[in-house]
Amino acid sequence: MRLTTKGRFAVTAMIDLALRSSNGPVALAAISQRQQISLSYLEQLFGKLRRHELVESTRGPGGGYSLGRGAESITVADIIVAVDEPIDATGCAGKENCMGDDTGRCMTHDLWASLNVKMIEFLDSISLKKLVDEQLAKGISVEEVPVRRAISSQPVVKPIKINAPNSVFALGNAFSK
Amino acid sequence: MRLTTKGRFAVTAMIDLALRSSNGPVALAAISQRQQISLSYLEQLFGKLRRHELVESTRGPGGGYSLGRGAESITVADIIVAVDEPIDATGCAGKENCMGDDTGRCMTHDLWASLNVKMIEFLDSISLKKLVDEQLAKGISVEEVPVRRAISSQPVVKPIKINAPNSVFALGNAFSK
DNA sequence: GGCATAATCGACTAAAACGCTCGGAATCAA
DNA sequence: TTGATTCCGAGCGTTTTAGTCGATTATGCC
Repeated sequence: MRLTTKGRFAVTAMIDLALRSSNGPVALAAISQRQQISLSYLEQLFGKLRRHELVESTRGPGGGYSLGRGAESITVADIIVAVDEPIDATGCAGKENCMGDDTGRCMTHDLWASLNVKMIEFLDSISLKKLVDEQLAKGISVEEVPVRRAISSQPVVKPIKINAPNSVFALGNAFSK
Repeated sequence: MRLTTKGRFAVTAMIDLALRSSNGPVALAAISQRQQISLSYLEQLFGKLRRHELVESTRGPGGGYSLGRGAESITVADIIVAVDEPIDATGCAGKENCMGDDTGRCMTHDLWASLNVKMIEFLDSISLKKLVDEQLAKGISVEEVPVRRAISSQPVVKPIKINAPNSVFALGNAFSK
């Protein structure tokens, strides 16, 4: 998988999208503002998400993105794989005799494989719907501005990019001690 | 967490170490040959693992590394955190009003948080012992060369580095379709 | 003591990935 | 037509990866 901030951005954006995709497409510019992700970067991510059919696009005014299928059938693994373009991780690509070693062939593959499968299954067991429901349960107000067109008078606050040195584990010491 | 190949290398090396730490320290050079990881890179990784007290070192001939504590009390999360030096991932560092937005404060933090916690708990629930036991159950022969000193006559086969474009998800399409 | 073994440390580096920016094009509602 | 919006590719500065290299220190063994 390679769980980096790229995947984090994608998952976060997808949750945001799912939270308010009930009435029509959601523009990337809106997600960009809410989640503080650069619009151009979002475009790239959603390009991949679209090619993997996780989202559908509607061009033109009032357009945006909507979910490609039900939120219950989109998993976190789907999203991360879509943006990370994963490829072979074994180095031996399934071949049996990838080492001239004598102690055991292709342990590099085998040792990691079982944990890898565990993580895949785990992330594949978490649907977008589950994450969305948790947010709704937290009492997040989705703030349904009626579909009216924007007045376009707000001077588009320049996003103050903080560029946090991100990591997936936010709360490192919450479990290490 | 940032689940990258760095973490994969560390976990793989730790499994390798745990598999044969029953009789004395294990030299990095041995792990390097078996797992096809460059010795110098292993040195860096084990430096961090040692500072996090996940391993102990023994210098001099016959030396090497041994587990810092029982394999049952070392988790995958421990290892990954050790080598990845995780820091704050939220961008708002726990502050409440990290956005001047009106639609909802710090959603960037909140949306990701629940999934983040899930992953932490998951990876913290997998102990090194569990992974080692799975390998042993697979019938891996650990090939116990008696602790005899090496004859030092083998010309140290230069490791043919393949440098696979790694990813944590090895089997991408195993679940995406 | 001298030697070989190993960890330890620091500086450096090429290549890749990350997280953008920018410019332009295509599409479509109003 | 105008403006909103997706789409696309080129480029770019920074960080991370994964590694090399050299030197040092500690230690078991002959």
